Amino acid sequence: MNIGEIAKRAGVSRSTVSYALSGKRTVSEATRRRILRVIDEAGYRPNASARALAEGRTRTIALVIPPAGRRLTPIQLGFVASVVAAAGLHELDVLLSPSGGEHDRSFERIISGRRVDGVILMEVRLQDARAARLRESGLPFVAIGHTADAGTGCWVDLDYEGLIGNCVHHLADLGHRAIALINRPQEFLDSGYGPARRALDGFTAAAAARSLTATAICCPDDAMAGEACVENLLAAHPAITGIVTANEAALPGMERSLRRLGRAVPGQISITGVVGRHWAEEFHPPLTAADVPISDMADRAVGLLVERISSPAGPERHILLTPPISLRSSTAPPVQRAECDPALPSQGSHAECLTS
Amino acid sequence: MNIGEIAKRAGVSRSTVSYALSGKRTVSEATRRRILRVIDEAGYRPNASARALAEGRTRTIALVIPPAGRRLTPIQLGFVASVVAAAGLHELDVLLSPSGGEHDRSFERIISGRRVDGVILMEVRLQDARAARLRESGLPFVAIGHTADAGTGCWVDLDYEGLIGNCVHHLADLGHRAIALINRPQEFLDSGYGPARRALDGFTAAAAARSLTATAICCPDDAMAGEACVENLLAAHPAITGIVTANEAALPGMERSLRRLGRAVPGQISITGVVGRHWAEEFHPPLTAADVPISDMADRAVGLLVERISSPAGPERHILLTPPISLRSSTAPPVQRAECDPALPSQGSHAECLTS
DNA sequence: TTGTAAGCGTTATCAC
DNA sequence: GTGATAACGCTTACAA
Repeated sequence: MNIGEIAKRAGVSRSTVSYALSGKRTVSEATRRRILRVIDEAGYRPNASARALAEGRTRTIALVIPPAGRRLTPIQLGFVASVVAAAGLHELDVLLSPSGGEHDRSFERIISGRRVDGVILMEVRLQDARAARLRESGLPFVAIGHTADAGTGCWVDLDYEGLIGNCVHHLADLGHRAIALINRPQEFLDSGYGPARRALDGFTAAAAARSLTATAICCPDDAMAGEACVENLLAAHPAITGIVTANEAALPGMERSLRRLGRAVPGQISITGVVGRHWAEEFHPPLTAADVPISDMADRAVGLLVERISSPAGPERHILLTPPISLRSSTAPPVQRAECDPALPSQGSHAECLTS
Repeated sequence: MNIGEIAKRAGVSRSTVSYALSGKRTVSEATRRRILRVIDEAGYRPNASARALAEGRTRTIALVIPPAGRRLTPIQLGFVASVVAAAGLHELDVLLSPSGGEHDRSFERIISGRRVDGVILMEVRLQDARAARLRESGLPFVAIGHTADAGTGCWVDLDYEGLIGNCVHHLADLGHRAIALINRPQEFLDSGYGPARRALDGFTAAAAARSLTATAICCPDDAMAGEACVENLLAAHPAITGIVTANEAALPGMERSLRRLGRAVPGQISITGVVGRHWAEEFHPPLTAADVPISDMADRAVGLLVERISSPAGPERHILLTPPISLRSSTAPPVQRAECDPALPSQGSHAECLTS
């Protein structure tokens, strides 16, 4: 069933059918109705490929995600779902492209085959080959995260530097003097992953400004690693009373080790950081943290992209978000360590620690 | 840059360029080389829309996922990533369609606009409107999960009934007499979600076969709910020594409540079930469970779909997988409850429970 | 071994 | 207000 068949049945030309559907030319109410009835009866829908060829646009965008091998974090998953939802509001479909390395089949296929009108890039690195490739191709794109060259291109990002800095100040304000940062994995830092780098910078600068004793460590993106990290950290630096984390995937493990060590939160150890809201709420006790505004970021990214597609010559907009710290229950003023020695976790009940 | 321009520069006709690229007709080595060089210099790639229009196929498949509102579980996320990866191996791109309800814009747009060559349907219900719609459209599709009418359509699914049954038998073999099932949310059961239904059936049947005291409860898909469920369950049925779970998202909460209640795993409570491998490994202690073979299922689903696309008249294949239970450390023979009374969780150290 | 030309199903530009 | 008709860029008989 194609537009020609509809035209024949309705006794009009193909162009009239097309215009009756698009409204780009006035069609008499009578013929319009007739056409619509025929279309309805036949269950006709325009062929997307033909339309794309004729219009020169596909009504589709690509979402470039990290490759399947590297497990996606829940935050990333959230982005995928939110971007798809936001795109749907603009009648845009979403093509998924798992692309990490340089040699990428799917990415290249999508870009150079003109399969999409624009691209949303996730997990952008400070130096990003995909961003460079896209710039060269002239295809509109917006990044979630930004490259070292913040001035060019469209992007929406979180102000990790400021956010982590705020966390440090929050702990300092409560009276903590020795704090630690649990950052994303070491290889992220090494490979120039912006959030990891900026988290470290923000942590170091704020800690220096407040004259705090600061320890920054990297931690793989999973619970087991989080468990080990916290354990090692507290063994090596027993004076630490505050932790700020940029690693949400490590959170369940952190909770586990703290409990095993008999360190009450926030009684003996305060924890804060920047993580997805869901993780903050599932932490025990609920985590005082800067919540990553996932769907907000996705909406803005799609909005920026839609704007860019419709006017490619327009200004390149950047959106840097600094969500506030949501006060929940995981931070408090530090307490004297002597009250409950973590070196002896199994000595009788921990009641006095838990309630201190 | 289009095929005509390449033809002109190489001094041949457009068809020769096309054939040089597709190999569907022999082209002399000399002209072939010349064409390829020109293509390379110009950075030419065939336009996907034009090709789709001419060939009548889009080289794209759709992956229908639950809508954004309902948070995707990590297993579902795993499917998305794995399907995309598997599709890539077949040079297929993946269009994401978040579709749950009946009236779905994106789903309809993709199906009736012929945007894809085939569809993979996730989270199929026993009665599924999308499956019905697809059957009516004639578009090849394979479901992950199967409808009540198991005989028709292509699908790959887990044998939840058998799997949960195996878990029950495993506990019975160890000597457990009173067990419980932590199932997916109540509304899933009510709305005819196959895995929830079949899990319940398998549990009930196997428990009856072994003359066990069995309690089945539903639990929302999150940690906090898991915490409450286990707490209520053990309060209401103190005799329970074994739990089988079909709900991986509740696992972290279950772990938490068990620890708080002072019930050692597997010392006092054995836990098993069917969950994603990652969750089983992150549980504490590592969970003895039937691991959901996510990427295997995704590979098979894509394989089935590719086969169906190339020969739509072929047989409708079904794949029912029954992965084995991976023995880890969360099950053991039951122990006399009197040794460690859970009603008094804070009475001194729990050492004797933990090591029992 | 290669070229010509007829589609594929739309949209959009001209006429009337 | 409506109908021809030419793109859009590619694939693929059909000829040569």
